[in-house]
Amino acid sequence: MIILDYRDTRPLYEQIVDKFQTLILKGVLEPNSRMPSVRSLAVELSINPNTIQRAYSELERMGFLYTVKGRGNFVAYDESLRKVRREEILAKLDALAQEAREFGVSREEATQRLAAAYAAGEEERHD
Amino acid sequence: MIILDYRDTRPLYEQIVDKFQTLILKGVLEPNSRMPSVRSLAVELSINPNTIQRAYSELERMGFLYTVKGRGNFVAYDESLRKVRREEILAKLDALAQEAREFGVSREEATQRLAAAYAAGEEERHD
DNA sequence: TAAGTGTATTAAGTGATTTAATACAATTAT
DNA sequence: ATAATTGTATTAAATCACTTAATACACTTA
Repeated sequence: MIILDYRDTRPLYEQIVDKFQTLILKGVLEPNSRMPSVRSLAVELSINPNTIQRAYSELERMGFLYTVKGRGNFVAYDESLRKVRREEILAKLDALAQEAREFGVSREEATQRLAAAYAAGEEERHD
Repeated sequence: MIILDYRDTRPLYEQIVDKFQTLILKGVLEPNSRMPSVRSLAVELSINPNTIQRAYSELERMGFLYTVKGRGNFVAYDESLRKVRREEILAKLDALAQEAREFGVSREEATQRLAAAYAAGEEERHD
């Protein structure tokens, strides 16, 4: 479910946080479903349980999880989290547009590229 | 000319690399102009000369600088570097468009946002 | 000749990350 | 009840990248 990249300079716990964020926001992990236990995921990834614990604490702090002692960690999906991510993406788009403009990418080219990416995305799910 | 952010989690040498990359690509530092000496910049930023040396080595490896022993480091501006950056920006735009789409941002909204960012950028330089 | 340049080396310090070994409380399964 | 599994907390050590420090050497310029 999760694969760690040891060439990545980012810490392991941060990689884990990111992966689960995406899985939760995309709905791959359903709301209120149980997360892998700290120990089992540690075994699966061949890393220390403390590192998993740290990742889970972060996720809980951010509102992606809730914990029941003795039972486990559970997905705390909230539509507001998706909105937050959405806003982050739009903010990134603003910044990127600025940069593109500074480096000589015309609005027309940027728009065309955007449309192409969207078209490619829609192609993906034609099953 | 350069300001370090000690709250930033990224290493100092990396921050320095990024700042000079931008200054060079934007033409603030002219081609073949002399870079601050390793020692003088170290004093100016109150950090160790070795850290500056590391940043400069990176910049040289990437083709932003060239070195003349005993004389100094000089800006090696090459239009191809700007093209490389341009391609990186477009690649980022592709990825971001994909993500935006996955998170329910319509193509219309993304396009509109892009246009607004461009318009804002053009406002900036009305002097 | 002296001062300023880049470069190289060796050593030490620093701090975040990760591992390790336990222990304890709560819940679930047997 | 008892054992197993869960999250959580603590303390200690190991590891690693980053940074500093102190020199030294070769080359260029004033």
